[in-house]
Parts: sequence; C-alpha cells; structure tokens
Amino acid sequence: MSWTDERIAQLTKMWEGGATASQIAEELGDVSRNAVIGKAHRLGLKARPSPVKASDKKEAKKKAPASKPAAEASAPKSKPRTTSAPAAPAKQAAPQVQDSPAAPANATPSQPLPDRQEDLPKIVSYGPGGFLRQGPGDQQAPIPPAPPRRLVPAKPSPEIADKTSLLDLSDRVCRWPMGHPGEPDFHFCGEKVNPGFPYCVEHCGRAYQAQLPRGARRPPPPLPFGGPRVR
DNA sequence: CCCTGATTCGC
DNA sequence: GCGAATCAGG
Repeated sequence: MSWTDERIAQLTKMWEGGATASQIAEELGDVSRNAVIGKAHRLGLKARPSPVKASDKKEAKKKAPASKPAAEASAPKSKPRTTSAPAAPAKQAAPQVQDSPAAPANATPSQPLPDRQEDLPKIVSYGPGGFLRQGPGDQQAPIPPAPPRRLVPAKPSPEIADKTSLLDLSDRVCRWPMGHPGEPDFHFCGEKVNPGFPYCVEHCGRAYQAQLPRGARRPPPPLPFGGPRVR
C-alpha cells in the first residue's frame, strides 16, 4: 500500500498528536513501525522525545552484535554510527501532553489489542473529535447555534454494562461512538440526548466547540489527535 | 526481554 | 521515495 493523502494526513495527525509509531502503524494498517517512522522523517516531522537521542553521553563501547557480523572483514561497509556531540542541544523537549483524562496513553505492559482491522474497507474517521474529512462535498459542520458554554470535565463514564449498539440507536440516545468501528466492543454512548442534538450534553460539549468571540479563539485544543482511544 | 525513535542504505 | 535492518536508550 502506498502513502495516499489520507494516510499521510492520518500519520501526520497522529504523529503530532503524540501517538507512537507502533500505534500509528497499527492504526493505518499495512505498514510497519519503521515505515511510519521513515515516512514521518521524510515528511519533515520528526523531533519528539526519543529515548535514544535526548542524552548525549560520552562515547560508550559498542556491544558486540553477537549474531550478525558475517562479512565485515571482506566487505567494509561504512558504518559510521557517529553519536558525537557537535553542538549543545539546549533545547528541552516540549511538555508532551499525551493523556487526556478520557484517553490515557496505552502504556501498560499488556496490550490486549484483540483484533486488527487490516482487511476492513478502510475507515477514515477517527470519531467526532477528530474527523478526517475527505471529499470536498464533505463540508465542515456549520457550528450549530450556541451549544454548551461550559465543557464538562469529560468524566470517565461510570460503567458501560449494557452497550448501545448500532441497532439501539434512535433519535433519543446519544450517538457518540465509543471505541473504533470494527472493534469488538465498539458501541455508542446511548445517553439521553441533549434535546435538539444527536449527542448527550456531555458529548455535545465535545462535538461542538463553543464559538468564542473573534480574537478570543483558543487555537490549541488539548485533544491528542482526535481521540482514537476515547473511553 | 520488552518498548521507543533514529539512521542507514539497498532497492 | 520507501522501508527493513540496525542501532541505541529506557
């Protein structure tokens, strides 16, 4: 699979949002982690708390690769693993805000990841928080009237015992998607809707950003990148 | 071991 | 341009 505009857009979005290369690769499907990293660098968007780059200690001994060097003596390939310290970095890594209260970084030792959606017909959207719009006829939501002015703290939601499936949707229940389509536990919020809106009050606050007076916009939204793992 | 990103280099 | 192989730190 090649790098289409959509895939590049998603890569960029997630990369800048702080997702790891593995997560991005998995989300995109059909690409390796290395491919994602390589592409990201080629796109010019690198720089990110790298576990390897930040510190620049003294020249340490290189440990023997143990099971690789086969034809090193005969074929002197250039291997300038130069990790020298030419200039002073001085720049501190920007505070990476990776978590939102509702979307903790997936960093636990065990990653379930019960399925993958590589053979699905390609789903472009992330969810209401971070849609990847595609077609030109797909216009931006005209920012309806005057939705909630105060954003609810987006509480972690009590517990989802009974999930609202696609079939359970009606105009009275919140259509906010929980999880990703294709995942086994994908469902919908199901809360009572905010009258006049397709979502409950809480999710209206997420779906519709309050239109602030001109000049008082608040450009940097804290959302990671559309919240793929909102739960 | 696992993870991470960075870099190289043959294709 | 692409990405596997490799390196290197946590």
